[in-house]
Amino acid sequence: MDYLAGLNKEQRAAVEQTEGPVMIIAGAGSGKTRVITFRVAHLIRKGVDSFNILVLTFTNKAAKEMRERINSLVGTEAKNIWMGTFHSVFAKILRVEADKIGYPNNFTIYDTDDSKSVIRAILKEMNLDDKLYNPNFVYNRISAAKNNLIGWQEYQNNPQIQADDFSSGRGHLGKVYETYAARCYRAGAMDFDDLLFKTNELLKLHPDVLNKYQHKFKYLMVDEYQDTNFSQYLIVKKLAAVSENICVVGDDAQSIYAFRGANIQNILNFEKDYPDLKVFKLEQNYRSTQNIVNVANSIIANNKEQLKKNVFSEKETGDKIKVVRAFSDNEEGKIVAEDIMQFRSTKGLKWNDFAILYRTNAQSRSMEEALRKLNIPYKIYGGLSFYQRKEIKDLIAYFRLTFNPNDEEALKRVINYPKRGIGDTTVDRIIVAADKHQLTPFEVILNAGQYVEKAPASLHNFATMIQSFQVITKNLPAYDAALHIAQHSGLLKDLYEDKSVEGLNRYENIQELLNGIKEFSEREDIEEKGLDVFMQDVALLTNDDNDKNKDADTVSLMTIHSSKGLEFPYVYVVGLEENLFPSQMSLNSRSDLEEERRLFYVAVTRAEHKLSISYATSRFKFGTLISCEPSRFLDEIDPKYLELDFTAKPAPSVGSSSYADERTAWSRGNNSGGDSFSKPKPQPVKTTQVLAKAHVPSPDFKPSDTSNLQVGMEVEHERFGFGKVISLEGNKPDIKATIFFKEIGQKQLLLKFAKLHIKN
DNA sequence: CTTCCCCAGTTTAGA
DNA sequence: ACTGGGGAAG
Repeated sequence: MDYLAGLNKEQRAAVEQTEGPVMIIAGAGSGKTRVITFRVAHLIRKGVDSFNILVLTFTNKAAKEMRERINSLVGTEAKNIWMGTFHSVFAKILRVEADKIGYPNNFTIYDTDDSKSVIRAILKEMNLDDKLYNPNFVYNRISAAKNNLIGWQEYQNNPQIQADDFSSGRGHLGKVYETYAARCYRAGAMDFDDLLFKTNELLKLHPDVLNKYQHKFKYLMVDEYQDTNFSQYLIVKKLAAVSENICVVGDDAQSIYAFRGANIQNILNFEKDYPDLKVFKLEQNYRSTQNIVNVANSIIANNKEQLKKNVFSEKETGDKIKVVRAFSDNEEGKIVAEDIMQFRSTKGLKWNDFAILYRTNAQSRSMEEALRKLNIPYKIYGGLSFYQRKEIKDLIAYFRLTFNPNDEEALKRVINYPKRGIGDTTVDRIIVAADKHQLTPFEVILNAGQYVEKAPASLHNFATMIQSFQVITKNLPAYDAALHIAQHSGLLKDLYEDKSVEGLNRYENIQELLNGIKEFSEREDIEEKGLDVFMQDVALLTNDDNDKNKDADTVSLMTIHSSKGLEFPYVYVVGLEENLFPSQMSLNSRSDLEEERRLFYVAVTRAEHKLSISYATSRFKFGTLISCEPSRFLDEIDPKYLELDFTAKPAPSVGSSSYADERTAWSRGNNSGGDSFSKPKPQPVKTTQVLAKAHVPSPDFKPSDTSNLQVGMEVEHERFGFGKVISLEGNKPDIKATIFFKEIGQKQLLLKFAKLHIKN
């Protein structure tokens, strides 16, 4: 068993404890993934049939990574393991068993947009005020109910819930929930929460099915167990009830998803479910320097609710953690960008070695701008995924409708796109008629003349078109069918005719989707290659399933949430300000604030080598400038690990006469000294530096290509104004120009960074 | 039925 | 600042 030699004592013990209930508390950077993958490999080497192993994760990415790593340990046996996200695994099971709970096996999966659209329609029909019944709110309420296995009947019969709803003036929520469930059912659709909710229903109502899977999955492992909700918890518990070979892995200190239903008690109380539980704690951090680990520990120590553990590092002490104050969000970006620039060149690093982490997506803007100014390549993670783009959803909606004509959301999406003269009123009439005659909307459309007055002829054409697609998909392989639909629906043409930049982009995206389908139909590990097979889990695919240049050398920008599980040598955590981090929304309860603190813990523990934290004393929010105070979290860190950098000066701005004015305008608090962040120390103003008077660039200013810049040329710089090239020196990418600017005098600029407009 | 403009909302995010 | 939805006008 020498392949286990690379593990430390605790890791190894956790790997070798293959039988019975096991909980692994894995501190940040403690080699968690390694332990899971080795444990699975160990099971297989011990002779456990790989078909009997189930590994559940939260993201496709985690599942994919693990499968690859297990593959490299045990080879092709890894293919037989059931490994995937909760949603994909149970969707797969439901595809087999759906008929037992009254759903078609080719049920559609509604994504969040679909669900909200259904809710919006219901609220409108019921004439409910969409301020009080905000669709987002209603969606979350229903989602929370499902995650706690409260069906609409229980919802309506639960006195506590009813009292809550009535007292907030939302007495109709139960009815909305009921209608929503009925609407999804009629459409043959399950939303994301249903994939778990209905699995619970299936296992509860059909003991034979439960029994089948209990015996199939003799060994269960759950990654990120602290993120499970009640629904997931119960599925796992039921499946494990016979074998009791259940191993959960997690870190309560990294539980940051309560807002989407995760229940941290699942991990805190795991012991109560399994009295003979074996607990392993992985406490040695292999990722970060001691200073970073110590800072992280001093942050998390402020939380009351946690499992005891002592995370430590045996790596070098490392630099102290730099805390930087900036005077604006833009300056914060500039400081970070310049820091990255400098470290990269002095230490010979790659852009890949750096990450900028923030609390909210909106903060990416100032970072982006600063990086762009220095020509630093970057990539923003998160945001809209490929499959959420409108054009992609449109084409997929055609596919959905083809396979499930009852899919109402798909129908509404494409019935008049591209435009074919079927407007809202017609659609409304169809829905009304469908309700009245107990038919699905598509059935109404098929016989429109019979049910709908003033039915446009185009309805008939539309129905015929969808029916022709149904024939096509039966006879053609996935790619050919998809292409046919894209063309004959008119969608491809519609996008092709839009010659705007965005239009071009949309067209390319469709091509990309089609290429993806082509790749799918050429894969050798899949036998059935129809479009219907491709469609089965397309709703469960995400961003990184479709990322081609992930190996590019770029600085990474992402929210702290999406950084979980990742690591970078140099990490910048920005925006440590009250009401931003911790978020204003989290200030009402201790548990929310503690989650926010865990989030900070996650951010800090991403760093391997060097960590910088920053905050700004003012920033733009919703288009207006607001002033900010340093985050309370900064005060919670033991200052002996910190190195404060308050040298940043307010950026010069038009109309301000002195620093003194700006200080009072930009920064709050007095200057009485001390180390408190809310009272920045006064900084002597450096008088040696000549400050450029702000230059207002010409209205049509845009940087020129400077590769052919010659001595004597007249140029304009965005900030330095007009000037003349005095001399050029250096070789290709590093050409340095000396330019005399009228307003501020001589300056040396690197052409690859400077933005110059050459005057004719 | 289509188009255009105004208004409201705006933490984080996975499937 | 930005987006998406809804309502009013064409």
